[in-house]
Amino acid sequence: MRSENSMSIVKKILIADDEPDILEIIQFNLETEGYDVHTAKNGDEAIEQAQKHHPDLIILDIMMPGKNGIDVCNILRMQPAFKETLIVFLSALSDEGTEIRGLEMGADDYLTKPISPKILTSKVNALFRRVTKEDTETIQIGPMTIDREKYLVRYEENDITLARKEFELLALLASRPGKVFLRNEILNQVWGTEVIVGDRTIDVHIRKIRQKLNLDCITTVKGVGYKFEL
Amino acid sequence: MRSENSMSIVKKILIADDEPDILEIIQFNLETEGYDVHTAKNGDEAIEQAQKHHPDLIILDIMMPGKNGIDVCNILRMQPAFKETLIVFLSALSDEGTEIRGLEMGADDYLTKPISPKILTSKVNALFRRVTKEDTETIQIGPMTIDREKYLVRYEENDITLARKEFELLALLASRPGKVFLRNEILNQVWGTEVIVGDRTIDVHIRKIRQKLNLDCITTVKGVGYKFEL
DNA sequence: CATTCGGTTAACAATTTGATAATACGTGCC
DNA sequence: GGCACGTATTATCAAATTGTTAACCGAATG
Repeated sequence: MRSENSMSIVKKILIADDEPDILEIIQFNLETEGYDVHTAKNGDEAIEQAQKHHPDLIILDIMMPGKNGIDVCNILRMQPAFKETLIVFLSALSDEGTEIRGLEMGADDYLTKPISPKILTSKVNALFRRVTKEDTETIQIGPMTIDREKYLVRYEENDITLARKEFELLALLASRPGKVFLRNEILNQVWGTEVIVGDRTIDVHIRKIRQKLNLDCITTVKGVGYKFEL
Repeated sequence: MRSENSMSIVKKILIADDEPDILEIIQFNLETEGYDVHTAKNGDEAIEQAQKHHPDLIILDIMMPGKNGIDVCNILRMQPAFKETLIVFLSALSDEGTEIRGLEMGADDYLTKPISPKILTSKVNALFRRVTKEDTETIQIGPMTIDREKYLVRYEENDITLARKEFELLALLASRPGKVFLRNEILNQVWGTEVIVGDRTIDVHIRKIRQKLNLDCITTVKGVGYKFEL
């Protein structure tokens, strides 16, 4: 089984466009760059695919039959799962009003056709570069160091060995101290969207972490989730 | 070390361009949007200003006398303090090679002249929206902070822990201070349309909130509903 | 192979939360 | 005052949620 969680390096991209040529050429270029690319031929399909694969970036053609790109963006942005997803619009018309509306609606970029595949690729890389940096950093919180590279947690000169899931869970929580992570968020981030595990699984891992750290740094927020706090 | 980002609410922007007209119009538009804007007429000045003000975003014209935008970007990116600074290139020529190189060098966007000030503003907003991940989830009313992400209510340095329903109820009322929420509205928003609960249930939760906050901030409007007021 | 380790699940205990009912309070009205 | 109406308060119970432990399975390890 390949590791399917979001700690994995391969970013997922969804492209929605009704022109097969464009779809194909963009897909080819992004796959060449090492991305995991899915496609959709219209708005409804885009939403469907998004729900299914939970892409890290969605490229939306504005003009599509049925639901257009704007609609899709609105629909997805309403769902918590897609609040943070990168969204880039493609458009044949370089209408200033539309572009501004697109950006203010929560898109991260707006590209006008004809599109250079290479430039698109560069922009995609740039977006991911900006967003991804957190995952590679080692996290420092007070006397605790979490080294993602070495899979090592250190607390006041003491090295603590955590198993992979334990580590990823802790790293996730610690990536935003104070933030309450919903159980769903945790499942998506640590276990991935494909795998389905029981409810108690998270608890058990939390317990193991608490046990190993011997430290009260993970707080339960009943009915909501868990948060990290030193 | 995380620079002024978290300290100051007003984002600082540095614009470097050798055309005074462009400088002025961009500056005007961004200042209107509420940014703290500084300008530079050439590359050297840009570096100087950057060192001085530590902007959150730098807009660099590619072609400038002396050090050009690319040079400035390279020089700044070498310094740890500017590793994470947002950088956007402006260019009169839409040369694919240059654009790709600019992006791969670590720029976050590349805009081709002529530039619509409004679009530039939208893009700047979009970049900050992506990078700044706070404020959207928190409600600030005087000395009270309601942090939806952290599920935390703070009143004058005191953290108050509310249960889920209590929190959601308070967050709802506080989302529009002064507005009277009908009991029906509250039921729909907090309990959803599916569940049916008795009328007294709301009262009980209101009471618990009042009790925990130990503060008279929820006013009863008899026969109508409740409202939040500090 | 046997063993260990990580991950998951099941079963049960412990805890917290939420809803209700019963009662007290308060205001305006006759 | 006595009554009606709506809200506040309190205690109580049921339901939902999480904690804990032990056991299971499979992959990695020796």
